[in-house]
Amino acid sequence: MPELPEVELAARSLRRWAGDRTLVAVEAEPTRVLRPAGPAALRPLVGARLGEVRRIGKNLLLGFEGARGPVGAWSHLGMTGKWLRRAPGEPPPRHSRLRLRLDDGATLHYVDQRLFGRFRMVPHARFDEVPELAALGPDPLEQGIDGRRLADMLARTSRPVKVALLDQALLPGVGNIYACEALFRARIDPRRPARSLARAEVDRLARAVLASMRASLRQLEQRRGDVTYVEEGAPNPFAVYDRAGERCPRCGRAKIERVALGGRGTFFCPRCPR
DNA sequence: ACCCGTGTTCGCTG
DNA sequence: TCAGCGAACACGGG
Repeated sequence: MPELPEVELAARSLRRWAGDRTLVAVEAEPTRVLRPAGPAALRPLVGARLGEVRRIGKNLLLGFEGARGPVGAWSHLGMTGKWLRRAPGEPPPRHSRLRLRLDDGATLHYVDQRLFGRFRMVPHARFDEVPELAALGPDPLEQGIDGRRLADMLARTSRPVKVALLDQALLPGVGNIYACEALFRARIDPRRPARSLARAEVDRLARAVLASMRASLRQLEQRRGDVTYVEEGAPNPFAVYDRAGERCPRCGRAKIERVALGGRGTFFCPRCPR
């Protein structure tokens, strides 16, 4: 479910549901989501009030005010993670791995079928001391994209540009879907070595990344959902992702192809980039 | 039965 | 030494 636009929606939902609210209880299953600690590590959250919710790429940074000062929590949704709100008395969703009980009676569930997500305490809410977070590039939506920096980083690798784009040190929040969508928009063949891109192409790609993410955000807002197309059988909203064999929506002449790059399904029009 | 999957990390290799 | 690659993680759907 989650790349940057979906995680941004999750951040907004958490603010709306829990901003300024106090946690009256915290429960968690002993899953790998909590690694390397366990459920006991969540104790400092009990009685804490949620302040700021930040997002960097696909990472949610929750800032709490606890009895003994600031406490932070880092939430990453992995492949199938999501936050859901349940009113008092409602049954818990399937695969609920972590529950935050709020002082208004509602419960926030962290739901994660495949358990690739994470929820980790960050002492004193010092997020910049978490190595995985410090390694991220600047968030493209919040900070914009520095074309020169992106060009420099792409020039340093011979991997396919599609694979290079998934490196969260470049444009954090770009995942398999938006890498495909942005390259299609920019008319760049995803198989090309990253270092072969001309500067003008890098700039086109930067604009395309922002455009495809903003387009999805608008759609997600309108459905006022925390839901993407895979769940609930919603129609595929993307131009090329998961559309192998369909006619290209731009040129109308070639069919969308699927190849594996970096072990991931990659969808593109073989004709448009030329 | 087999393959695939919106993410990340780890270990091996050349 | 290190970029690059594939496997692994865990579960469900086609």
